Amino acid sequence: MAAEESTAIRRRGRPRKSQGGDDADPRVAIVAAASALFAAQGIEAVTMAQVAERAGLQQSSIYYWFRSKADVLRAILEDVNRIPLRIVEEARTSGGPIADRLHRLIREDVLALCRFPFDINEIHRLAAGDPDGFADYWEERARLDQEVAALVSEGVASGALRPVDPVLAARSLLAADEATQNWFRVGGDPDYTEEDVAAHVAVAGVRSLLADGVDWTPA
Amino acid sequence: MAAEESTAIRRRGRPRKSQGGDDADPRVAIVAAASALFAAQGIEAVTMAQVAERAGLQQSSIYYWFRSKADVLRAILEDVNRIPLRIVEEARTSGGPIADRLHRLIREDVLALCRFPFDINEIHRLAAGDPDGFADYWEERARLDQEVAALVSEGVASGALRPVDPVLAARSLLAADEATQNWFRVGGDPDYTEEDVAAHVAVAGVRSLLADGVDWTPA
DNA sequence: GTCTATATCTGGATAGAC
DNA sequence: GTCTATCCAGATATAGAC
Repeated sequence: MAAEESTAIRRRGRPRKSQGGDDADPRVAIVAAASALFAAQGIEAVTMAQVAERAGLQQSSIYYWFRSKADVLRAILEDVNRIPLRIVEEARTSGGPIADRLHRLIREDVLALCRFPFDINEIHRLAAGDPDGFADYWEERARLDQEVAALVSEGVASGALRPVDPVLAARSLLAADEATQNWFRVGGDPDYTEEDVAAHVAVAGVRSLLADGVDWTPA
Repeated sequence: MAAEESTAIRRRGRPRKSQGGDDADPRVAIVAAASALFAAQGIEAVTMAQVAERAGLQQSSIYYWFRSKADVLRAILEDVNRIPLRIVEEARTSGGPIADRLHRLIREDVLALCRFPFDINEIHRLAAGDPDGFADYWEERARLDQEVAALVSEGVASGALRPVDPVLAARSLLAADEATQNWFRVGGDPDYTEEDVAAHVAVAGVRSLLADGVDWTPA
């Protein structure tokens, strides 16, 4: 994107007025600043001026690195969007009883989402309003659904899980994970740690699908 | 709020340019218009001009009936916010096995939320940004949590439910309901009806909490 | 490369005529 | 009561100096 300095010490351009962010790659600083602010206030509520201030730049300087606010958001989503997918794929390909794999999947997904610096629901709304600009996002999300559904399907076929609709069950599980993230972020209830919540949701998720008469307790 | 016309036929004020909304109480028309638009586009994305147009008024005329956009939102929340609470209270006071009552509660809550004309998550964000203005909202929401927790608590005490933390379990259940609403609204997946979804979530919710060895199927 | 300055646009809210 | 006209604030994005 931006020009790269080979090895010279001298910086290009007018010196910064004040550096609040890391003096490193401004692109990185901008993304970091935007992440934190988006997380704290919601994406739409954050102005480019705020992002700039936190990144140690003037407002307009951001436009040297990114062409728009949506462009900044896309850069962030690129980094973090693949985490749940990676978790699911791990659960899909690993061995062992379905219930254990499902349990691990939900637990890790909730934990990952809780650490995720955004309100996923807000992202969904923004992405829904600009389907073309977020085509990658939607594609990955669809794959996430499919992977989980496949896992549930496997469990139903093996008799470990009761005969639910795999697609419906998968979406419900993922929705529950996202919902957990949301109220955990908003409420910030200090009585429960992320681990408490993740553990509860994971056990509840598995047991909600377990076949009758199957005995299971978390490994 | 606004002056009431006793029985006279004559209307006050300058005639409307064009009436798109019901000719009834403009307050009602405004609320209805705002509800529909908020639901379709998200609250923050809707402008007062849009609301006015749909209500058959000019943009500024809204300010005769409401003092601000947030005021319109509050008027809407007043009407709909009590529905889940009513459902929960019914489940609390009615008789029968806990599992059945819980099942009915979740099912009806999901159905109510799916018909709810808003993204609850967006409301939470807005309300979080203006805690004073939405004090009533938060209070009712807290009561909702407490009621469900009390129901779970009763089930745990009676041995029908496994020994979960009632508060954590209650929040998880409600979060799942809200999450369901969200993806149902956004995704609009035509493969499943509201009833399909509500039925699945309700059964899953109950089974996720059922004590070991307890046999239960939906009534 | 980053700055200052500013164009442009949008949306909430007000003033006063009718 | 509703209108027209307008103010005002805040935000994105651009132009051009340094």
